[in-house]
Order: sequence, then structure tokens, then C-alpha cells
Amino acid sequence: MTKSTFYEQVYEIARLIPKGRITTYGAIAKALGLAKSSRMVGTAMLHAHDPRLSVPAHRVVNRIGLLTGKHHYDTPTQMQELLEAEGIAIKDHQVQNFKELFWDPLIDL
DNA sequence: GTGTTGACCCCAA
DNA sequence: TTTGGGGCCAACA
Repeated sequence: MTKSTFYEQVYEIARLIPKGRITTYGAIAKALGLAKSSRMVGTAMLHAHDPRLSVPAHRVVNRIGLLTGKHHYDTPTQMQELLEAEGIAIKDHQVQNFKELFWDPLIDL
């Protein structure tokens, strides 16, 4: 944990996201003590495309539940498909019932 | 060692 | 109410 980079920390939190739930970049950043640097979380997710990391990046959205990162997937619809496969409804690239599906990493801690 | 970039967030007009 | 701009910090060239 001492030598792990900031990205590793983000991946760790992301892996804790329960199936069928989602969280936000800001929530993860805050959990790491960098509430003002939520951008780093998104950047970390960009590197999370590696399957070995087992990071459910599709469960991470911005604060309004918008699938901002879908454009970085193989196909623009893949992120939405993955979320819908877990029972999360998507409409206009936005997560429906976002408030209910939202999972705060701080709670798990 | 310096500068640019970025899957964001918050505040002020 | 909507829109615009600043900030923040780590990784990369």
C-alpha cells in the first residue's frame, strides 16, 4: 500500500463497488482524501481498461450520473450495455435512479 | 526540472 | 434558471 501509486488506490476503491451499484469520481477522490482532484480518478479509470486490473470502470460515473467515460470504451454503447447488464437503467447516457443506485465508498470504510 | 493534459467538481454572475 | 470560468493534483513527454 505504501508503494502503490494513486491509480492503484483508485482501482482498489473501484473494485469495492457492489454489483448493480455505481459511484462517482468525486466520491472516490474524497475517499482517498483528494476531493478536489476528482479528475485524477477519471484519468486513473482511463488506465483501468486493462482486464487484469478487474476494475469495473463502467460503474463509475460523474456526479450527475452521466456516462462521461463511455466515449473511451471500444464502442460508445459498451458502457451502457455493461450497466444495463447489471440491472442499471440508462437513459440519454444518464443513470436512472442514480440517487438510489449511488454507492458511497466512504460507507464501506 | 518544466510544461501540458485530463472518464471532474464547485462557485459566481 | 443556465452558462462560464477557475482550481486541483498526479502521471507523462
